[in-house]
Amino acid sequence: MTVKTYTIGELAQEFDTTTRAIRFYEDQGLITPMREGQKRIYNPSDRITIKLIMRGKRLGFSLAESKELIELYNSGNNNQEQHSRVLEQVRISRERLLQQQADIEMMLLELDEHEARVRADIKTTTKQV
Amino acid sequence: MTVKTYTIGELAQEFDTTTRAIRFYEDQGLITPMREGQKRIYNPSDRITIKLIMRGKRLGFSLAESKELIELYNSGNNNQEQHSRVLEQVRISRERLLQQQADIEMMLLELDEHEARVRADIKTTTKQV
DNA sequence: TGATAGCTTTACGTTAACGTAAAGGTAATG
DNA sequence: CATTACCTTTACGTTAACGTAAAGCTATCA
Repeated sequence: MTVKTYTIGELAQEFDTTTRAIRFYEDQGLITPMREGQKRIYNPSDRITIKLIMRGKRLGFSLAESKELIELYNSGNNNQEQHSRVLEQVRISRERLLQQQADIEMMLLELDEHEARVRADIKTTTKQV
Repeated sequence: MTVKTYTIGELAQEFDTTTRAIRFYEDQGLITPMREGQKRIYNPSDRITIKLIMRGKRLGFSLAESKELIELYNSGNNNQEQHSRVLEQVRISRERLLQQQADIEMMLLELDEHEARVRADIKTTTKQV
């Protein structure tokens, strides 16, 4: 069985983005789709990469940062020095994510509190009427 | 006792940013410090706002989005329509944060897996030597 | 066969979030 | 009293991440 492929329009729709954006990611060296004539053909691996890009965007990662992470995963990591560089990268990424986790939990708590205040306020104002 | 105040330089240092950035936030209507002569004087409330801005940035919020959230918290929310608008805002913000939480957990898992692979690779390569 | 849909490249435009430089005010300090 | 350390305003510059034409190729469908 041959591998599933996608057109640029399909992927743009799936990830709720534009063909322009996807071509831009190619421009920036994040994906390198095959060609069928002059049309771009994307394989499942390209699709995953776009998925990672989108997830990165939701977390405020720049394209350059997402690119680094993607290359990290795709690296056949050879020698000793490569290894420690990769491990260091992993450490840094992890720390950032943990900080974000903490930030999110704070914000969620604050949202809860604020909602409670608003709901309490609703009660009193409706009682007044 | 009088309220604690801060200079722009102090706050820039505390939040590891620049005076230029802080003035820019004022420009965008996120803070409105007092003046002592022509110098800006920041109070604890201004400081909190900057803290919220920085946290927002870590989570990929634009200044406009942070501004909305900050105004949300500072709103004396009056009538019925205001209330439902606020509650809707809270709902949307919460959903976004929950999505981010999910994204982060996925990334953390992937980082764990990748680190494990790299460490396993180190073992085999060092054994070979 | 002509129109429609979807693809292509090229290229200039746009927005956010500051950076950077210039030119000047003010308060403390040696 | 001159230098140093901060502060001020004004204003042009910069980068990321696309948006938005414009102009053209290609397959399919009525």
